[in-house]
Amino acid sequence: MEMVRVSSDTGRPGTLARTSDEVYTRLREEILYGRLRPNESLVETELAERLAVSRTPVRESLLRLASDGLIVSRRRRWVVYEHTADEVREIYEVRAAQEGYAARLACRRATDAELAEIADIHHHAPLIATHSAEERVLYNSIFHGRIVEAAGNSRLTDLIERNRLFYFNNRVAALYEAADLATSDQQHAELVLALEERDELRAQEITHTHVQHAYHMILDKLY
Amino acid sequence: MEMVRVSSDTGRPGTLARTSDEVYTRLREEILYGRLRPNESLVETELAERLAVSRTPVRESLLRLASDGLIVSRRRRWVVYEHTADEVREIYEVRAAQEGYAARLACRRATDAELAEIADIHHHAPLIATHSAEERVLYNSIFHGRIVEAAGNSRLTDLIERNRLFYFNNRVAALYEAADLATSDQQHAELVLALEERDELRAQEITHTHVQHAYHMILDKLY
DNA sequence: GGATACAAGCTGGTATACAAGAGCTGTTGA
DNA sequence: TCAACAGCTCTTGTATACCAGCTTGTATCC
Repeated sequence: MEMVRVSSDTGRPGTLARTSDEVYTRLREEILYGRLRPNESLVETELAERLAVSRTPVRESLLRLASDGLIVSRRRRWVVYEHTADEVREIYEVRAAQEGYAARLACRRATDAELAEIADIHHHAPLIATHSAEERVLYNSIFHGRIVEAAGNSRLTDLIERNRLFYFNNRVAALYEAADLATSDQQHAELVLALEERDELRAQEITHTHVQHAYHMILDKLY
Repeated sequence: MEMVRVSSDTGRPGTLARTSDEVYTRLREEILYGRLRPNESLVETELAERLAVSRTPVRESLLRLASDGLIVSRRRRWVVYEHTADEVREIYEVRAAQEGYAARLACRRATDAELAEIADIHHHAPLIATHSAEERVLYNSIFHGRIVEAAGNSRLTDLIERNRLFYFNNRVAALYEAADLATSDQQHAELVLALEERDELRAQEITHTHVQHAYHMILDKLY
């Protein structure tokens, strides 16, 4: 694989296209999409050779991945981390906390236009079984993404985004059966209603329930 | 308290002592305690010389600090980041989300012994003006730390710890006047009660109010 | 005198060389 | 046959050399 360097990429003046960014992105995707399996070991020199770069950017990327919790250093080896069932619970509790609060803030701060758009997304793209899993993932992420955005807290947005980085999230969509989709869709409808009524606590609680529902689905079907 | 967990086996026998960890800890403390002021620039070669190590561990440390949000790379320079007032708001909203949810989980999972200890800490070390600021900071962090611990979610614990690492937090304690202390103490009392009654939503809401109160104190007196 | 172009030197980004520890393997001894 | 030890190898951790680009300062030209 040859890394292509772009001279002006991020738009910010003065930023350099860094090889280590590309390596990081690439390795992260390989983990997220299962190309690199849990417990598989990552050797700096091998990765460097495969990606046609030196160890330095590879090493930086591995450190970033470690700080994301995607890999871990065990006995002087880098290995792709496999989350235990208990850690999956922890992750979903964190999601419930963060996304629940984001819904609360969105109640407070969303403009009427933003609320209309969120309602629109919900009404025009319901979670039904006739949609493909990819479509549902896309729609669902847009729907929740808009709410998080409307919360007006970029730090919270970042934290929520980080939690989407775990590869088991990519396997959830395929597990939803018709009944699960109907439940989710119903919860979305209630959430839209709570947002429109600016009922902060209810929006927070609905989101909390929604996330816990997804968690139990994962727990039942993957663990 | 570790912000970026690179190695899962930190502390186990046979672990390598990395100079890069020491450099990271040292630089972080210099930022937290204000020896490195906001907007001060950090030059890799200078730091390497001052700390008597090579650029490599310094560089690793800077990347970790950047991922913590303590420094930022601007125009090909590393500078200590200065939070805007709006970012302080964001941080406190995140705290409200996380610590509120931790209180909720603590209601569900704390053993009677843990609840008794939390109540004990509250009753034996009230937040009163006769205590020094250092004592109050210590007591307060133990009180809230026990609750977070009782929540039984190590991931949430880590995230909460991260938010304590911003240096303006170190300046808050000195700002509390007698009336503020009384309010905080009253909120602690209510929180203890809610925990003992296992009233999840109330514990969450009280904590939320408590964090928001601290935020408004900072906002009024520091910004 | 001002503006522009060119050059030098800082700076971070990358590559590579060197060091050291942990694990594996093969041999040797009981 | 098994266990223990020695040595080798593989890996990460650290140091240093090299490269490219931004900044800045100066000199020259209009």
